[in-house]
This record gives sequence, structure tokens and C-alpha cells, in this order.
Amino acid sequence: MEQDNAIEAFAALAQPTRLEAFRLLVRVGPKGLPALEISRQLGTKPSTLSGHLAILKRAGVLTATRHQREIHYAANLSIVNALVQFLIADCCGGQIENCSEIVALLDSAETQ
Amino acid sequence: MEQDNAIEAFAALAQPTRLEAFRLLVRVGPKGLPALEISRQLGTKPSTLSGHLAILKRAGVLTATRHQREIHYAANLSIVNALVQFLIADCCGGQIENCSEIVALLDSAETQ
DNA sequence: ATCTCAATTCGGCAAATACCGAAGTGTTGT
DNA sequence: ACAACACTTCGGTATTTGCCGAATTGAGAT
Repeated sequence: MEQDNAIEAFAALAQPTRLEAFRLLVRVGPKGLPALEISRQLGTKPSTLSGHLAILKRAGVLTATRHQREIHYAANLSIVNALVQFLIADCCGGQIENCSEIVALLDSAETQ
Repeated sequence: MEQDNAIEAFAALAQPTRLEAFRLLVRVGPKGLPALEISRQLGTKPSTLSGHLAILKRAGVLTATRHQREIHYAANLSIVNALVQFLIADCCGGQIENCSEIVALLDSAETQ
């Protein structure tokens, strides 16, 4: 993950409608939802949401696949991992003993 | 973590100078660095950086502590955990068997 | 071919963001 | 008290972002 990709992903998630859309799709799971259904559930205009979905997709946060007339959007969970990797790279200068805190935190994240 | 806090944190990280500052402080470790030193290492004007540090601090991404004349900024690693928790809450409707992918990903994040 | 439906693109406007130099605040040393 | 230093706040400007209705594209159904 490059800095530019991380910035694009963070910017994509730093907006209420887009963050809600992503979390909705995380809850829905791998099958995802068509654009109009997301629009309906979030209460946003289709044209507005379309722009948001494009931003999320461009940032690698969502995937889009056609099903007949509909395009199903789904959350790309691996981006979360990539962002964490990027954020904590070379944590504490690589001296792992100083990083016990963050390791414990990621442990708890995983088991919850 | 509330939606507003997550948005603030993502927005804080979605800017080149701020993301670089955060990652620099992650590498430096718990002791952190004074503002002017960060400014010098990143090559940004002190007044510009000051605004960025305020945004990062306000978002809970950095902590600030005075040491004589200097204010030392340090990365708050627990925010990373909180953001991940927030993003993957109720993943796949809570049916854990569908979430094996993300669990494996967080595993690898932890051991690296 | 035509109609319908899902989704996107376009045009225009209001609000938020980033940058810089200059001036201000507050702490430390003389 | 005064000078030096670390940092922040204050103008002012250029760019970016978000929203909506209207028009457009593209796939399926009749």
C-alpha cells in the first residue's frame, strides 16, 4: 500500500454517507447490495449516492459486480488490513518490545 | 466509537502531511517529537503544521504533552484498534463463519 | 424496435479545506 | 524585566467537496 492509496481510502471513509454505506455493506456480507437498495436504505438520492459509490470503488473500498440490470456493491474487507499495516509499519522503530500495546489491541480486535 | 469520531479520525488521516506526521510518530514511538522537529523532518512551515497537529490531536490521533518549552506529540495507537472495531462491527450480520477471511487478515497483521 | 428500469454523468452553487506570512501567546533563561 | 524560543492564531486566497435535478447510458423485457 502506497501513501496515495491510503489517503484515497481514508478520504473515501471520511464522509458520513460513504462511511454508512461501507458499514452497511460490511454487515450485509460478501453478496453486497444493488445501488438503488443502498440508496433507499441510507435515504440518499441515487445520483448523489452514485458519486459516493464511485469514490469508494475507486479507493478500493468496495467491489462492484453486475447481476442482470443491477450492479451489486460489496465491502472489500482486505483494505482494512492493508490500512492497518500501513499505519503501524515500523512501529516504535521496529523494536517489537515497545509495540506490545498495539499487538494486544489487535488481539482483542480479532477475538471480539 | 461513534460515527462522528470515526469520520474525524479518517479525515485527519486523509491528508498527506498529516498522514506522514502520524506515521513518523508511530515510528518514533511513545516519546514522540516536538512540533518544530516534526515540521523540520516533514519540510512544512511551522504555522501550517501547527494547524495539522491540532486537527490530529482533536481527532484523538495524537497526544500532546508539554516538556519545558516544547510540546511533544506522540501517536495514539489505540485509535487504530478503535477504528478497526468500528469498521467491522456486525461483520456479515454477526455470522462468524462468514468472517473467517477478515479474522485471518487481522491475524497476519498482528504477527508482522 | 420499443419501453422500462438501474445506474451514471452533467451543470451549477454553497460550504469546507489547505496554504502561507505576519502577528500574537506563553514559557524559559539572563 | 527583558530577550529568545516554541508554538499557535489570524488574515486572505485558491482549490476541493458535496448536494441536487435533469439528462444520458446501458441492459432486459415486451
